[in-house]
Amino acid sequence: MMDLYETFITVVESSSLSEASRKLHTSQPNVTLRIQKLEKDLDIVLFDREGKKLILNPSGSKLYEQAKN
Amino acid sequence: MMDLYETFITVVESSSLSEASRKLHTSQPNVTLRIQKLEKDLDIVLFDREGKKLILNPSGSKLYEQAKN
DNA sequence: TTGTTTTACGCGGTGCGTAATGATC
DNA sequence: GATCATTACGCACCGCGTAAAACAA
Repeated sequence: MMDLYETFITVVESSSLSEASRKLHTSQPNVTLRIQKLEKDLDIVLFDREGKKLILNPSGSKLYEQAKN
Repeated sequence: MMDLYETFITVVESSSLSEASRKLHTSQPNVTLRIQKLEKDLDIVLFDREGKKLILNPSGSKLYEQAKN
């Protein structure tokens, strides 16, 4: 499968899932599913959903610091 | 998928696919399929089939030397 | 209405076990 | 016949894309 961490990093560094999906050359739904899968695999919520915005929460921020290296 | 190299090493170190399948806690057909897949992935024949015996050939031997570490 | 995220659905690929077949002893 | 390897078959799982739905601006 496509690497979930790469997807996560790309999402964090994008302004939307749409933009991330373009960078990752995949569909928007897939990005949603990958993030959901990552959260489920780790059993950690990484983003808070506020409206249509995904806001990285402290857990997500911590993971991002680790994952980007 | 189960690691193909682990399967390969186990087969090499066993006297038969049956024995290997027992060590690997899987079925005989699966071991056959994994070896076939490894050979196909690498595009290298690893064993010569003589009767019901699988005999490691030079290519297989070389791979085994690399893989066992 | 437009742009976004999410869910629903179906498809193709993959690895598995069981069963059947083939082949050797 | 017994024992082994291989092939056939069906099943479950997974990741995908498209389509539909849900939701916010």
